[in-house]
Amino acid sequence: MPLPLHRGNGLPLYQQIQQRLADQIQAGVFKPSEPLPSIQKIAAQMGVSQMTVRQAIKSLCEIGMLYSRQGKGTFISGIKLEKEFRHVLSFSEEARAHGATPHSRLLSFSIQKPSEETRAALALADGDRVFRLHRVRYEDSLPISIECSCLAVSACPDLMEIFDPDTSLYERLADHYGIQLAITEEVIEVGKANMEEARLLQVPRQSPVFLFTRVSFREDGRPVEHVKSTYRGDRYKIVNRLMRTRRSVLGASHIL
Amino acid sequence: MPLPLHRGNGLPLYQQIQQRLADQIQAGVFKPSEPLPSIQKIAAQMGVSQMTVRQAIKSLCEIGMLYSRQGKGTFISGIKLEKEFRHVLSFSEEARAHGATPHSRLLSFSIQKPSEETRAALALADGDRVFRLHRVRYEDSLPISIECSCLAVSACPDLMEIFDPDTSLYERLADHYGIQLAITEEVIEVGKANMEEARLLQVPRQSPVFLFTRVSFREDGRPVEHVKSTYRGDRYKIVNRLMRTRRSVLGASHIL
DNA sequence: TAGTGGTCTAGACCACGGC
DNA sequence: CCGTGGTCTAGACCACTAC
Repeated sequence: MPLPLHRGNGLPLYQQIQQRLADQIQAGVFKPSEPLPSIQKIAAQMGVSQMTVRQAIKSLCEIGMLYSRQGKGTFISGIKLEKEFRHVLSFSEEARAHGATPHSRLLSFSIQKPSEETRAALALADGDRVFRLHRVRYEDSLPISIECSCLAVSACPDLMEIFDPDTSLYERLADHYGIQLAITEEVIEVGKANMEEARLLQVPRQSPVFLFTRVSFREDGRPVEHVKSTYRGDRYKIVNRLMRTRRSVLGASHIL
Repeated sequence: MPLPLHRGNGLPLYQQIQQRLADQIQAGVFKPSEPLPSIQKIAAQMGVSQMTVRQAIKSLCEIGMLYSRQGKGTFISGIKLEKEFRHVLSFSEEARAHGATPHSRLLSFSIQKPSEETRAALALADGDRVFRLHRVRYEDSLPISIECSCLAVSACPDLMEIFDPDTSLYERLADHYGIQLAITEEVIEVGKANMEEARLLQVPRQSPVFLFTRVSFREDGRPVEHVKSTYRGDRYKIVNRLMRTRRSVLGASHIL
């Protein structure tokens, strides 16, 4: 019987319960495929309401640590949790997430007329201009990718003054403009490195590469950034976790 | 003021509310960045409890259709919902999802000693044997990928008798063995088509291709299938939606 | 029948934002 | 200050599973 729950201090009860259950599972108190004590028992034992325990358990189900079966119980999944889901991450965050030190070399930074693709992606009006930020990205002095970001000048007017090549662009957007990126849509294709890409990435010509096209949005759906990147294929791979889908909430008219 | 909610018939109230709100948003009753009526008002207007409305709204937030701000309200996101998240999908489901007809050509189907990689991925004991299913996958008679699936013989002993090359393998696993796949872990790399791959996929040699390595699990974490696939790069691309991460529930000892 | 998870109620209080 | 969403309670009933 471990520590009591703290009521009224910062952390909500359900998050404390969630953390405690996660700790116990990772410590091996419960084994995979074994049932957790029932919600009623956990609630009684911890002195909280059943709804509060449910909230904790639901979160742990969503990340695949538990699964519930009506009428049977809640069970421990044996899924290894080292592999996380992919999220919206800046290059800097992603590098640090696997223990490397990120930095970047600026190739160019200018204000331009957007390409038609960028204009459409950022929903720009005729005549709107964009910042175009062209960089090579490194992890521990190893070149990993070439990135070309476009952002509307109107969204971050003095970006050229405040931009620091060694700070995450996303941090600057949050700090100075209150722009929080919530969702990224990406398309991933494969290609071959052309001469310039091969030189910048220090790989042979024609080497296979990943081609990313990403558009990032604020919570309300306004597009912020349109990025096209080339990642070297010999030093970069994508790790993903996918879960079985729930039924879509979209109407039939949206199914082509 | 539309239809009333149906109490006590199949669908839970919160799902009916969720569907109704989704319909209204897609019909343009509410515009992006506009606030939804407050939870209290929706609850009063629909004659249900606040918790029930919250449950509906929470689901819509999770798919990016709404977002909530404490103290301010709940707002409509302008994110286009045609682009869905990626899930665990069979090749057949994926093909049908974008309107193509899937089928496959069997190259070989045998019982073998697993490779060391497969043995580790499926947590097999020494001496365990696997089914090895080698196929070319087509969408509308266009070859898309070469797939090599391995499944433990002990998990689906008479697979060779019941397998039908034109039915989804996943459906058979569910039908005959009650095996439901819940989670897939995948690693995506790039490569160049070798001679045999180029021939089977009808692309030039050295063409860039996607290399997928996937392991699929049941809910309880038991591995079921280990797959290595080669997808042609000129006819296949990956579309993804990523969301900003919530804080991890893992302890510090798991951060490398 | 007993025990489980799933849904739902009618409140309560808190934290936060804007006025 | 008020209105908002976020958390929490102490129950209730239902649906499902197992015995």
